[in-house]
Amino acid sequence: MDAARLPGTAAPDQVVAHVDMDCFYAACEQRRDPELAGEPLVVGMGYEGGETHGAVATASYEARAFGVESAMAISEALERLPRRADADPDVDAETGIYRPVDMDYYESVAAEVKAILHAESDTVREVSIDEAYLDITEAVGWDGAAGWASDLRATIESAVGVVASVGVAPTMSAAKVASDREKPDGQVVVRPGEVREFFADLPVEDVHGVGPVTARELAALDIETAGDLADADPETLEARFGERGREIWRYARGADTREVTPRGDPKSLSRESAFTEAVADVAEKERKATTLARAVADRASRKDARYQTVGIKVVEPPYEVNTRARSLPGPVADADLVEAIALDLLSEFADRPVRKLGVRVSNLDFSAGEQASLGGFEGESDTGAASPESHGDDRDQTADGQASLTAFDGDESAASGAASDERSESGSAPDGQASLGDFE
DNA sequence: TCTGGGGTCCTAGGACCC
DNA sequence: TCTGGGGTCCTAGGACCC
Repeated sequence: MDAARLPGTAAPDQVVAHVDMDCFYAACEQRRDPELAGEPLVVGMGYEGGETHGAVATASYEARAFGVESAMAISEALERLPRRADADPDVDAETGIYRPVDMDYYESVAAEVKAILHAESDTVREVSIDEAYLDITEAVGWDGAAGWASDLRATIESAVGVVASVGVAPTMSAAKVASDREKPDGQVVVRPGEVREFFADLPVEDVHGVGPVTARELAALDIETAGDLADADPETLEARFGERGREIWRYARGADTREVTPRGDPKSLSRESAFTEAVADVAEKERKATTLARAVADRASRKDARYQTVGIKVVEPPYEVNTRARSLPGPVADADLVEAIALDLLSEFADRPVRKLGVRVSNLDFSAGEQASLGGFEGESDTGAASPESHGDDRDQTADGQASLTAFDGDESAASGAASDERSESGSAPDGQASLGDFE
C-alpha cells in the first residue's frame, strides 16, 4: 500500500494522535503509594533495594531536577541524588526514593489506559507499555482534535490515576514529536501544512530513526537541525546511510507515509540479565542461561508461540555484544530444547568473562493454537495438519528433520524427543526437494 | 557515559539451489 | 572447472526505539 505512493508525496489525509504516558513507571509507583507523590523518585532496572547496581528506568520530574536521567547508571544517580534510606537524618540534604521496577504492576496499569484508547478509535497501535498511536481521522477529525485530546487526558487521569501527554498531527513522526513538546500533562496539535515548520528548529535527534551514531555523522555534514536535514541532498544521505538516509530525510520534511496499523504478532521473544560483575565461572553462566531459557520458553508458551530459531546474546567486557543462533527444521515449543541449545551455544564462551547473557527465540509461529484441535493427529501421514499458510515452511521440513535435530550435540534425549513431537504436530512434507526439481 | 531489558529493522556475507 | 545469472535461507552485527 505504501509502496504504491511515491516517496515524498503526501500521505493520505490522516489524523494521527500519539499518546505518551508521563514518567510512566514513576507514575505507577506514585499511584500505588500516594505518599510518593511530589517526591524525587527513581525507578531502577536491574536494581535491588539498597544496592547501587542497575540503571535508571524512569525518574520523576522532581528527581530529574537533580540531574537524574533515564538510562543513567544507578551509581551515578545516587551521586546526584542520595538515597533517603542511606541519609543521615541529622544532615539537611536533599534525598530521593529508589524503587526497583515492578513490570507486572505497570502492565496492569497500562492495560487500563489501553482499554480507554481502544474505546476512542478502532485503529490503535501500541508501541510500548506507555505509548500508542491512534488513527482518529474518522472518530475525531481536525476540528475536534484539541477538545478530544483534552478530554482524553482528563479521562485517563481520573479513571487510571496517571498522566498522559497527547500529540495530534498528520503523520506518525510529527505526532510523536508533538506529544513530547508540552510534557508533562500537555498537548500539541500540528495541522497539515504546519509539519515542516514545526520540525524546522528541532535538533536532528528528534527525527525518528536518528540516534546518537547518525546524529554524529550528520553533524559532520553540518546537519544539526531537522530543518537542515529537510534541506539536505537526499542522494548524499542515501549514499551515506542507505535507505534509512532517505527515510529520515522524508520524516524531516513531514513526508511520513506510514499509516497507523495495529501491531501484529511479535517477531521474537527474549530474556536477558546482567551479572553484577563479569563472570568467568562456567557453572554460574550456565545457571543464568538455564534460568533465561526457561523463562523465555515459558513466555512463548503463554503466548502460544512456537519457535524455529533459538539464540543467545553474550556481552563481554567492556561492552562487546556477541550473538549466536541455531535454527531448527521446523517450529517447536520445547523448553528443554531451548535450554539445551542455549547451553550448547554458550559453550563457545566457556572460558571468557561475561557481563550479561540473553536467550531469544525467533522465527515465531502462532498457528499452533489453531492446530490444537487436531491434537489426535499422529504419525507419518501428513494430511491436514499443516495449515495453508505454513505450506512454505514445510518445504524445509524434509525427512531429514529428525536427523538435523538429533545431530545437535547437546542433550540427545531432549532433542530427539522434541523432534518426534514436532514431526507429529506439524506434519512434515516428506519431499520438498522434488517440487524444486520441477523448476528446471 | 562504562551501560538495563525488551524489542524492530537493515545489511552483508556465505551456503546452497537451479 | 572460475564460468553466468537469479534466488532463498541463515547467521552475525549494528543502529535504533522505548
